[in-house]
Amino acid sequence: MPELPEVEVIRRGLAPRLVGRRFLAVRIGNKPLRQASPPEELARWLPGRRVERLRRRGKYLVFGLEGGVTLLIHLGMTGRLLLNPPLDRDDHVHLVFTLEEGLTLAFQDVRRFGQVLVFAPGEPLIPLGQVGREPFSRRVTPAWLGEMARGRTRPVKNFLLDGRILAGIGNIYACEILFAAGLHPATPAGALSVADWERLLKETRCILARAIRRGGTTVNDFLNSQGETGLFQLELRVYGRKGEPCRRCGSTIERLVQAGRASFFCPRCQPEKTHF
DNA sequence: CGACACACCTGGATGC
DNA sequence: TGCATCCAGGTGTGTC
Repeated sequence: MPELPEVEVIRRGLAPRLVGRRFLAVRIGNKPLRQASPPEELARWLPGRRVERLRRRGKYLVFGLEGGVTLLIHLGMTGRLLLNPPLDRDDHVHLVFTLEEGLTLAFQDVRRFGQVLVFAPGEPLIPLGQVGREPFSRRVTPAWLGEMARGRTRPVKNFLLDGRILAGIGNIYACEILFAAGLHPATPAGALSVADWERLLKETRCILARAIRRGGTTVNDFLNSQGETGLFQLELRVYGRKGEPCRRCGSTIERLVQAGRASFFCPRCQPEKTHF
């Protein structure tokens, strides 16, 4: 579900409510998440600590707590962070954080692919070690992307999905970015020209920024911290549109599978590069 | 290096 | 209506 824009939308919804407030308690369900700190660790490090800042790294939310404690949350495919949700019998709620002033933060995750990890002061934030550069960082340039891709035969789609290079791009936005840049998803990354990388980077930033402004993409599950859907699904050009007409040229959108993930593309707007 | 299978889970859509 | 099958926004491991 949540890619960079969705996580950023959640961050922006949570930050004004959480920053400056203390965690009071954590209630933990009995079903395990894919990766989570043991209940006693959460109970040891969270209660009584003020949230000093809330940032995002790739698809991770990073809660900087008083005293150098860090809480990392990854939403996996179906994770949600909901503020003061109607709390009665809500299914699939695995953690409920209580904060000052009656504030409640619920972690809900149907498939339980999410991660909730607490780190003591000074402890390395292991999951973040693998996270690549932020797409909006000045350190990301067309030249750097070309350098990272030099000699690579892997498809540009897989390159975009590789979170160790660029952080936060998932399957939906990878498809949309390639369409916007006019690149066939199977193009070998090493075959892109400098002009291609310039276009790709420009479209990456443009699409991610627009998706954030639209409140993210709700295909199925995504809800922001207030429980609202996004709107960017109205602007999808190729994702999920197999068999439908391209909005730009009318050709039929096609689907192929790469690295086990569906890629959607327009065969005319994104012609396969046969030689370079 | 990279393709690929498989794993972790549940639920919705589709087909018979 | 029931049941089987496929598919899904993410990440990680292991094999070849």
